[in-house]
Parts: sequence; C-alpha cells; structure tokens
Amino acid sequence: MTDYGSMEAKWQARWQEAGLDKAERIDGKPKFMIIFAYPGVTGYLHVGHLRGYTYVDAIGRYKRMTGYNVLFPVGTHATGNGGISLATKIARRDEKTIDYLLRNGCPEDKIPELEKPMSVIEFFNDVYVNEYWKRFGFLADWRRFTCTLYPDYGKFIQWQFHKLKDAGLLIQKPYYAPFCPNCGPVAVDPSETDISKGGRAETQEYTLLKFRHGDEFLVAATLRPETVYGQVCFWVNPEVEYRRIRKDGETWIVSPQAAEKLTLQKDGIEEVGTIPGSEMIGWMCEAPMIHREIPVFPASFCNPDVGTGLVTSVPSDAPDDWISLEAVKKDPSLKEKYGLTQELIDSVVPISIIDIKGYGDFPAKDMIERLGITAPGDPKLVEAKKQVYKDGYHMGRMKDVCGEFAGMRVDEAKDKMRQAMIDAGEAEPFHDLSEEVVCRCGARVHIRRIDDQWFINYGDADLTERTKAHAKEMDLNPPEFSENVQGILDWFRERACVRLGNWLGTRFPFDEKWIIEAISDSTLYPIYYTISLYANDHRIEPEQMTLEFFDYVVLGKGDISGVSKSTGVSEELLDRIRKDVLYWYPLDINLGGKEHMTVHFPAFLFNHMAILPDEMQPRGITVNWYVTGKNSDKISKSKGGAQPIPGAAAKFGVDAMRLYYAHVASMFVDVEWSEETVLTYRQRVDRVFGAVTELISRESDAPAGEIDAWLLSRFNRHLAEIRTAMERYDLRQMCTTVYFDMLNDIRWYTRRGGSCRATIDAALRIWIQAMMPVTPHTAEELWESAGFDGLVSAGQLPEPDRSVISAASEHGEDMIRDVMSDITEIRKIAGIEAKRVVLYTSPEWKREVMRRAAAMRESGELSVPALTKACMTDEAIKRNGKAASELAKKVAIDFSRSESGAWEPVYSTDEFALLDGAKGFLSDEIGLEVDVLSADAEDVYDPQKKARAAAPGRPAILLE
RNA sequence: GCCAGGGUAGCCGAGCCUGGUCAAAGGCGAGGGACUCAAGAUCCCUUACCGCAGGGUUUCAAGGGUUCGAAUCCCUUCCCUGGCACCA
Repeated sequence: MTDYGSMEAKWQARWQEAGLDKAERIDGKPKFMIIFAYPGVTGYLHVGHLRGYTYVDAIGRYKRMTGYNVLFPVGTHATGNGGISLATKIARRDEKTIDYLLRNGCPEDKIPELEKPMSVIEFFNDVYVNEYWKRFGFLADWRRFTCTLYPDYGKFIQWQFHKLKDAGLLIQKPYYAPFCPNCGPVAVDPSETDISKGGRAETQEYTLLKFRHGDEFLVAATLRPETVYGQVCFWVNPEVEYRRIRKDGETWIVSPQAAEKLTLQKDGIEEVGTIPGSEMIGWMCEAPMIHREIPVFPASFCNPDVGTGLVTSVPSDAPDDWISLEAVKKDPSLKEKYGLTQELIDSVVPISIIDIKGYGDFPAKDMIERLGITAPGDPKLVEAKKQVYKDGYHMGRMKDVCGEFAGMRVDEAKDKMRQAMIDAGEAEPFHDLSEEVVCRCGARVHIRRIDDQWFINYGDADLTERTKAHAKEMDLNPPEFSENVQGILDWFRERACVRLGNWLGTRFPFDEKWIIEAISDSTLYPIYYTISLYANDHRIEPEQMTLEFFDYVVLGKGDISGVSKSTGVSEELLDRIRKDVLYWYPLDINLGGKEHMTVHFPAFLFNHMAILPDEMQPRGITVNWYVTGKNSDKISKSKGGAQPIPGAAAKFGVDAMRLYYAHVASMFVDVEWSEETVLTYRQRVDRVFGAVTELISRESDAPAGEIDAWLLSRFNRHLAEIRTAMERYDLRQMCTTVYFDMLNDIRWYTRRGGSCRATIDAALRIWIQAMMPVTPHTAEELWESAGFDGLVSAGQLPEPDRSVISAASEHGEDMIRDVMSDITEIRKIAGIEAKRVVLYTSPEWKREVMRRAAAMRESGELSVPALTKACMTDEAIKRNGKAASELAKKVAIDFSRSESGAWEPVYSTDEFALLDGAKGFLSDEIGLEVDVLSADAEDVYDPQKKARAAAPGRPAILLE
C-alpha cells in the first residue's frame, strides 16, 4: 500500500511553515469568512462528517487563490451532558464504552484520564483537530479554536444573553420538565446519564377531562381530546384504590400515582380521602363537551401509573375501548358483581365521529379485526392504538355529529376542542412521561411544572419580519432553502433557552441556577472567532471580557479609554480587536448538515438579527446532505460499523477522499458510503497524477502547432468554467472539469502527437492550480515535480486568457473526431473490408450558402424563402438546382435556431488544410490509407458519387 | 395529512429555471481491442432498438394539454424521500 500519510504530512508541515493556516486582517484586501457549524463533542466522528467539512476547506482554498484573505476557523460544541455521560461510563469501566474507545484508536493508558468530563472534552477536541481536520489538510486558523466550555466563550455567551434581554427577547413562562424528587431536574435522553431507566421516554401532553358525578369529578386523562364526541362510557379499574383530592375547591378522583404527579404540576392539591374503584362501577357521570350522562364500567387495562388511571371510553376510535366494551357486553358475571342492568349495558353503543380514509365508521374496530385481536390485554393493542391514532390525526376529518367542529381536520380540531374545554373549565392540561423513568438514585421521575423557565422569544413579530427580509437577500444553498427558510422562520416560536441539572455549559447570567442550553449558546458564535485569537494567547483574560468589553469590540459602543480602564485591556488592543471584528464580519458562509435547517440555522439568523447591526448580518448558508450507511441511515456513531477516520485516510489517501466528497454527488443529496466508490476516486487521482507525471517527463521539443492552440484554448475555456462553477460553490461541476474533462483533453493532445514544452508547461500550471482546492497534497507534489516555484496553496489562480480561446480550433478537432467515428460506423455497418478511405471536403458553394445565412442571421432577415431567394441570385449556387434550395432550407432553419456566430467555425474552417494535415494521424488511428480531396476539384476521383454529399463540417467519405 | 424535493438508458447521475443543436454529458459496470510471457494498471472502441454508407425508429414515472417543435412549460394520477419542534 502506498504511504499517502507521509506525503500528506510533508505538505501539511510546509503549509504551516509558510503560515498559510493563519488568517490576519489585511486592511484593504477583500476578505472571506467561512465556517462549518461546529460539531457537538459526542465521541468519535465518522467518515460521513468529513463531507461538509471538506467543502468548507475546498471553498476556502479556492477563495484564497482568487484574491481573498480567508478566515476559516474551527471549534467544538460541548454543551450538554455528552461529556458527563461518557466520563461516567468510563469511570465505571463500562465494557462497551471502553471497547468503543480502543476500537477508534484511543491509547489504553489514556483511559484513566478520561474519568472527568472536561478531560473527555479536551481529549476529543484534540482528536477532532489533529486526527480529523489537520489530517485532512484543512487550512483552518488553529489559533482561533474555541470550545463552548471555555471560560472566555462563556463570557461571550453571557454577554449575548444580556443583549437578548436588552432587546426584550427573553421571557419567562411555565414549562414542564422531568424531575426527580431527590435529585431535582434530570435529563431524559437515550444516553441515560442521569437515569437508570426510561431513556426513550417522551413528555406527552395530556388533557384532563372532568366528569361530574354529584359534587365531585372523575378525572380522566386523554391524548385525544378531539374524540370527546364519541364518549359512551367511562372506565375504572375496580382493583385500584383511588384518591380523592381537593383542587381549587373541587373534589377530583384520580389514581394515587396521578395524585402525586398532579401535586408537581398544579398548585394547592390536597388529599382528602380514598375510594375503591369497584365502588364507582355503575355510576353515571356527565361527560365534558357533550354533557351527556355516561355509565362507569370496569376495565382492567386502566393502569394507575398512566395518566390518571381513569379513562373515558371512545370505542369508535380507541381499540382498547372497543375490545373492552365488547368484553363487558359478553360477560354476564359483571352484571351480578356490580349490579349493572342489561338495559344500561345495551344502551352503550359506539358513535362514529371521525372519517378516516381507508377505514369504516369505526376505525378501532377495523384495526382490531385487521390485527386479529380478540380479547382485552392482547399485546397487539399497543400497535393497534398507535396506528389508529396516527392515521386519525393525519388523515381524519370530524364528522357531522361533532357540533361546531364538524368538517374540520383532526389535527386542527384537536387543539380547538382542547382549548374550548379548558376555557369552559371542563378540562386542564397535564403532562406525563410516555414510559416509566427512574432516576439513578432509584426514585421515580415525573414531570414537574417549572414556573420561571426562560425562553428566547423567536416568535417576536418584528424580529421575525426583519430576519425574513434579510434571509431573502442572502445566498442560500440549495436555492429551495431560500423558499423554505421563510416558512421556518415564521414557524419558530419561543424556545426554552436554559435548563437545570447536570449539564455542562454557561451559567445563565440572570439566575445562576440555570445553564444555557445547547442550541441557544451556539447561534452567534461565528463572530467570536474574531476574538478567540486574543483569548487563546492570553492577551486578554476571561475576567477582562466584561459587558463593556464586548459592547465595544462587537458593537462599537462606549468610549475606548473608559473600556480600557475598566477592563485593563490596552486601548491599542481594544482598537485592534474592534478592527478585526469589523474586517472579518459578516460571515460569508455558514455550512452545516441538513439537520440544521430547522434548528441551528434559523436560530443563527434570529440571533444575528437581534443583536448585530445590518452590516454584520450573515451573507450565506450552505446546507450539505449526509453520507449514509446502508438503508440510508445516517452512519451511526454508536453502531460502530463506521470506519474510524484516520484508518480511512490511511487506506484511501486524504486527497482521494476529498475528491470523493466533492464529486460523488451534488451537495444536496444523500450519498451511500461505499469503499468501492472511494476506490474509484483513488484511481482517478492516480490517473491524473500519472498523466501529469508523464507530461513532465515527456520529450517535448516540438514547435507549437494547431494542436497546441487547441489545448490552450480548451484549458483556458475550462479555467473560465471552473470560475463560473465556483461562483455557485459548485464543487462537483468544478471537479468534473478538472479531473475528467481536462484529463480527457490531455489524452487527446497526446494522441494527436502534441509535445511542445511551452504548451505543456502552460497547461500544467493551469491544471495543477485548479486541483489545489480539492486535492491539495497531490497538487503540491505535482507542482514541485514540474519544477514550478513556491507552493500551489499559496498561489493565485490565473484569469483565463480569452484571446487563446478559439472556437475554430476546437471545431477543427471536433471535426476530426467526428470523421473518425463516422468512418468507424460505416465500416461496421457496411461490413466493408476497406483498404483506403477518401475524404471529400465541402464544395465552395455550400460554404457560400452558409456565409449568406450567417450575414442574414446577423441582420435579422434570415428566413427560408429569404435565404433561398438570395442564393438563387448567385450563379455558382443556383447551378446546383434542387440541392441548393434544399441546403438553403436546412441552413436557414439551423442558423435561425442558433446563436448568431455559432456556425462561423463551420463555414470558415479551411477543411482541406485541416484534414490533409491530419492525414497521417487518421491513417494511424484507423489503420487505412487516407486521401483528402476537394469536392470542387476538376475531374475528382469519385467512383461512387460520394463527393456531392460533402458539406461544411461534414466531409463525404468513400471507403474502398 | 401539511410543507418541501424528487421519479432520466444496467447502476449512479447531468440536463429541466432560460423549449429546438438531446438517443440525451460524465462516471461506474459490462463486452471487444491495443500493450504484455502473463496479470494488474493504462489507452482505444462499443454498450435503447433496427440498419451491408455516416441513417432510421421508439424513449426521459403514467396520462392529457400548450407549441411548428417538449426530458424541458401547464394540468391530472401513481410512486418515492425529507421536515413536521424544544431534539443536537
């Protein structure tokens, strides 16, 4: 295996020596600032992540070689519980975790150090920078690296929150969060850092429905308030000892567990007694909204742990209800046991309330039959419920029985009906976890109301309008994101921005018990890269980074001498930082994966708009899609199947991988990772490398000829194409030109016998420079062996020389290729064992027809009759009779469809000279003797009368 | 369901905005050939169908429409993908 690593390391060291990675303000020089949305520190990354990062480096390199001073900083986002989670697992030597670390190349002796969260973060910061980004040859300004857990970064975030507060965008309102009675707030997430069970639980929003019975209420909890019109009875678990509680002067009956949960969410709850479930069977209670009396029946599926342990029954749409009602009707023992009358039981019949495509009047019944469920307690009921709920919510429509809600879509009716009942005092909101969650301390975790939760008010109308207006001006890629983002910005509402508990992050400046949560501290940060430089080398210390400091350097507010005095930062340094900020900002491109479209990018836009002046608003966002595993999953970090990045880099070489990312597909589609595909790019790099190496060493003392003019024309045209593509950041198009088209041109040049040193050198300069953005190591290696000076990475891409771009020259070679393929085709079709081929070039009169057509096209008078008429005034043309008028017709149509001047090379090329000059080449290529004759020549040899078919651009061919 | 984006030759994928020069780029795969003792690499040719002269025929999810002309514009239908929130 070739040792790509040492070649790559060599050039990376040279770039560093040359200081190419460092970005410094150069007043007056155009700047370009680009970032990728920094990754969360969650462990080892996989090959998929490098896709977006590679785009950023390639774009940065391209900008650098086209006259820009480029700032490409990197950082990491470590806010959250990822670090804690990993450290905890490492501390208790969790087998899977240790295995995961070792498999990804973590040195064994490093592991004991990783028991502290911050050590984990620092460890991975180092991995990301050194094993991923530097390894891939990125020219990022490493000096500016920052991490969300650094104290100086925290100062910046606290300042940002002061600004949000000043702008009136921080609001407080109640919020419902998981809470342990002993440990306080806990994080419920799949990593299960804080908890020992229930990491997949979700917070669900129930509606408590109050059913009047005498002067008390049976309280049911439902996720489907829109089904109240279908209520026909009420379920109570006869085995459960229910509680009576006082709430706002009312008496409620709920399960004991529900009573406990309610105290966490409602004020003034007081237990006043108990009542066995069995006692309630046979009661009549008044259902909310419909105000009908419905009977209470026994049901074993009422789990006191879920909701309130009491359930309103809507058999039409709830499979559990349907099957249980059937069971009640069939079970005679219930009548005796609970004294229910047959009449009462018979009076309970399902009511059809929702019309769902693909279902009959009673969706629950349909689903039960479809799944073959026959009795209550069947485990398939869970699935049945989920499916009916989902279909009902998305596709259902309320039927006529639903009063004022008739005809509404379910997803709309749900909120409306819930609100109507809450307004009428018949219902209340309630939150519960979808499954049992147990804290590490062993206590049960419940949802608790938090009254003073802070939110950022992204729903603010003025902010939204201004942000939307700015987004319209931005360069957003893919273009459809421009359209979508308008909707996303509208849809963004208040967002909880702080949280309690065991999380890493910055303290909320207005109340230290809160930690600023993960999305909210990563929205304005790109601007901090202009400042982190000075914090990292300790020219400023975190304690100096006061509100006045940021106000001055970011916003230009305050008086420099005052700020200098209060912070202890010299006026000179303050001035310098301020100028840096003004120079580098706004951000030109923020590139991130598609997951950011509805989360990070809108928040990024809002925060910039809320805090920074117009001239500092971001200019562009580029969204990249993923590299996926099989079955188009994201390559999962946790699944472990993905290849560690350093291993892949060693195996394929960094440049091959970079080219793979840049070219394998449009930025805006997912790509399935396949080593085989990467290998074809490895091969592609090798082929280009080989072709260049061969050109460098080729004997090349021939004088410049036609083919040299052709190559220079092609390469300068490509240069222009590359620039056009890169205007749109279309790396893929650019790579097609550089690694495919240009290689093909070189092959043709070689095949045509090109070997002029000056041409080759000129072509190589263009070509190698054009390779630099995507395959920089290969480019350097080639640049050096070609004997060119300096580093390509430090050079400037030449402007295309339009004076050497020649349509005529390119047309000539196209013609030769066409002639070759025509000959091949004729030989194949005709099955002739030919010894000789005769080419007849077009007669002069046909050229004249085209000249006339071109002139008429120019002056706008071209039409079939006009051209025919004009041609007939020319004796030399007219003489050809019908052939002349037919040609005039065809030419008139062809020319009028084309751009003016497009056909010029066709009629003005000296075809005889061209083909005669290529005779030797053609003869070698096709293995036949080749003669070139002019169709105009006197007594031309033409035994098969082929010559008359000759036309400009299309010589007649005779095989014999 | 709502919003958005798609369905192109064996596969991947350009073209579609700005209709004609589109049987439709390029790559991969496949077949043939050159080079070679041989393999690999490299290079050349072919790869919808028909055709003993460079041509013809039928194609760009399906159906309909606009137009002298449609892969490209419009309408309908079918199918696929993503997002639908407090989760980074």
